[in-house]
Amino acid sequence: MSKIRVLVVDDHTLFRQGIVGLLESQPDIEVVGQAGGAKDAITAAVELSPDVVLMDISMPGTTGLTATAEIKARSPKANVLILTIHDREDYFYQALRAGASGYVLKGADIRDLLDAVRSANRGDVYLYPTATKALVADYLRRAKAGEDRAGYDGLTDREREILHLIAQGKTTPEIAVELSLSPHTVQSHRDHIMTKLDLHSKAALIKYAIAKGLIEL
Amino acid sequence: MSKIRVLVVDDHTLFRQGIVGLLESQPDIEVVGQAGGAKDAITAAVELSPDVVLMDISMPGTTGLTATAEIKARSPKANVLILTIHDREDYFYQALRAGASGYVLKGADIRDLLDAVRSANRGDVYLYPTATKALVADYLRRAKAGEDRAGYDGLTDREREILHLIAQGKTTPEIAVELSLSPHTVQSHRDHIMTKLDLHSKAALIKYAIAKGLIEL
DNA sequence: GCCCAAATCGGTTGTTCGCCCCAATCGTCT
DNA sequence: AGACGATTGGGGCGAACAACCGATTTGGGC
Repeated sequence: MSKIRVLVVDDHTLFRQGIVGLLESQPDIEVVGQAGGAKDAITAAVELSPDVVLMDISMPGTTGLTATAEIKARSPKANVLILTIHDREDYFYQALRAGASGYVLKGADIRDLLDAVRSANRGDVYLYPTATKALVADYLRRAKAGEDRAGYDGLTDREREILHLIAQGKTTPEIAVELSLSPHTVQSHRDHIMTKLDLHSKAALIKYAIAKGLIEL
Repeated sequence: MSKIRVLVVDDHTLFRQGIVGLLESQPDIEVVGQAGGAKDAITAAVELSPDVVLMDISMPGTTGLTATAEIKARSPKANVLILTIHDREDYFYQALRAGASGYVLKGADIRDLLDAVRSANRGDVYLYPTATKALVADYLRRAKAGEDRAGYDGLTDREREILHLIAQGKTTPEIAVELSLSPHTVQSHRDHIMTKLDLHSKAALIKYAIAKGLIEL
């Protein structure tokens, strides 16, 4: 069983060396490189192809987030673990989007850090509790937003059909051709729809349709 | 420091008693009740007001998920931890939506279960690795869909401003009044917008604006 | 100084919208 | 049998839209 090859990136030399010492004391972990800046980190990651990159987020010049994105682009099999003092949601989300495999606070216990390194090596994602809560809350917020589907406020089948076509951007005569109807009939349906929904413009109809999930972007 | 009051719900008596034994052996955890069915679980949760409910997801009759939702509705301060053999994404998402504070597999280590119970008691969310990965993947999928923001395909500031107002459903003369411009000017901007975006109707403009996140529902 | 893009203002033409009016047919429910 | 809603069809009118034409002014870059 080969050791987990780790690259440690942090501009604070003392802190970095402390981390390296802690990691080296583990039988299953091997520190294969260190970097004190974002540029060094990228070249080191490409050359050494480590299993896990421990990345500080706040570094002078190029930030750890862009370095993370760069590393994931050039060396996708490297799992980047963000190690930071910032317990901030926006940083955390940025880290996820940059392709990070985890987010650990510097205030965390060493056991958590080791767990995170091993998780990252397995391809799993390690998140600290606040981040997990934020992510779940975000999911629930989005799930709730998507729940207000259905319930077309008393529209008939034909009216929903017409509304669907209107919302696609089709004009009244176009719809008339498509449904083999007189334009007057389509017009009539449209009038009914707008009366029922208390909407008074095509714009409002389209927004309504999108809000109800009738059409996609 | 008072102990963490736990209610254990599982229809498999032997397994349930095993879990109870393991929990009772912890100095900071106290099992205050057990239930072998969803109905019993709900009444027990209301009566005992435990800190944490360990809930099996697959039970005959009313499922653990509906029981979870019911408990969260009637006794919101109880943190429900789903304990199941099913490593299935859909169950996991359903559990989140039902208000669960965590999701632990029965195949997990006892240390993980204890961590989860303590996390739930703190109000944190505990997820097993697969679930975390799924949640992150879901977030990234949604984030990517929403990323096509900005990059308004070469629109000028003024044009974006006009587009924003159009997408709100305002008519050309209304916009002219609002910006103290001639209707002809607004018309001209609108023409430019439609030419640049290769869109040919108000409907298309609104859908474009929504897709780009310019306006909300 | 010249060029170009942006922003402003103006007009014309045909189409579509939004809102009224109306009526005939059909099915369901009472 | 009568009432009601859904669907279909029709006319008219003023406003807005969509597409084209033109123009001037302003500001920045080469």
